[in-house]
Amino acid sequence: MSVQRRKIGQRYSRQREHILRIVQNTDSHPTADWVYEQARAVIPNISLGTVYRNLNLLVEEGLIQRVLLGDGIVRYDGKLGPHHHFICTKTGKIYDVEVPIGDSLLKELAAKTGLKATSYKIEFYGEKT
Amino acid sequence: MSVQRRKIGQRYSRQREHILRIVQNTDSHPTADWVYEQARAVIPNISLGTVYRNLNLLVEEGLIQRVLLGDGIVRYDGKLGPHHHFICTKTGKIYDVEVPIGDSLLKELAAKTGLKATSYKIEFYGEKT
DNA sequence: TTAACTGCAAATCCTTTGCAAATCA
DNA sequence: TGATTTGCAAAGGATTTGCAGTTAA
Repeated sequence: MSVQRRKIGQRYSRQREHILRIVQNTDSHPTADWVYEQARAVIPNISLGTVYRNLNLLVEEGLIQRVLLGDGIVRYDGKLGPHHHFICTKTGKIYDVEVPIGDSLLKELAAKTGLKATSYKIEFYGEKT
Repeated sequence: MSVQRRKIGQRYSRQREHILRIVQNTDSHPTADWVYEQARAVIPNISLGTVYRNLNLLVEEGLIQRVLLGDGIVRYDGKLGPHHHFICTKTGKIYDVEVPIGDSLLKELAAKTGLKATSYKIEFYGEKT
């Protein structure tokens, strides 16, 4: 991660740096294992444990997001900030929906159920054309 | 499961019957392990493997639903048909949102992104009052 | 120098599976 | 009877953890 964002007591390791870059430079919503394979291309003897440790660390710091969709597979996303996902039912590919969906949804929920939500996540399913 | 819904070649075992009842008679969105503990109260020597096998079978038959929310824990839901979930940020409890949310959401998505979704799932987060 | 970090391997957690015995129809 | 289902225990896959050695600051 960039030096200025580092937490106190945290070091700047080559491994962590590459793992962050890998997640930031793809929009494929990779799994830990995919990140591991990519990292090995640069640091051949990096271990899977290190990849997991760093992915967790980067999530805790808020530099990447952990994404869990309907298939139960843990993925990581370099896109920060709240956003939704569109899953292509043909290819399985996941697309970020970064355009905000109006807050009318929260009003609709409150009106129909009385539940007062403050945030929400949506998974859209369809065929990407 | 009820006899008339049974698939050909499928039997009506005491274990499956109880597992279905347990999931249908709670709105707590139980995990496999919780179902196992409940089932043991009635059938003390039931095995966890049997619980998993039957939960999977009941999902395949469409008699219950598998639910995966943001925490990655696999849960089961006796409520059928498409519905959304509200997760209380204070208690962690999951509530079904069975009231349909309008399809304007799909139109909004298409208008803003060009993506044509045919369905969607929403997780609402907030404090249940 | 020394606390943070690594690679490795073992451990853990959740779920699935193989098999012989039991059971439902 | 005979195919399905079970309990048990072992296997699997994903992730975490303990530890001794390495490294960044």
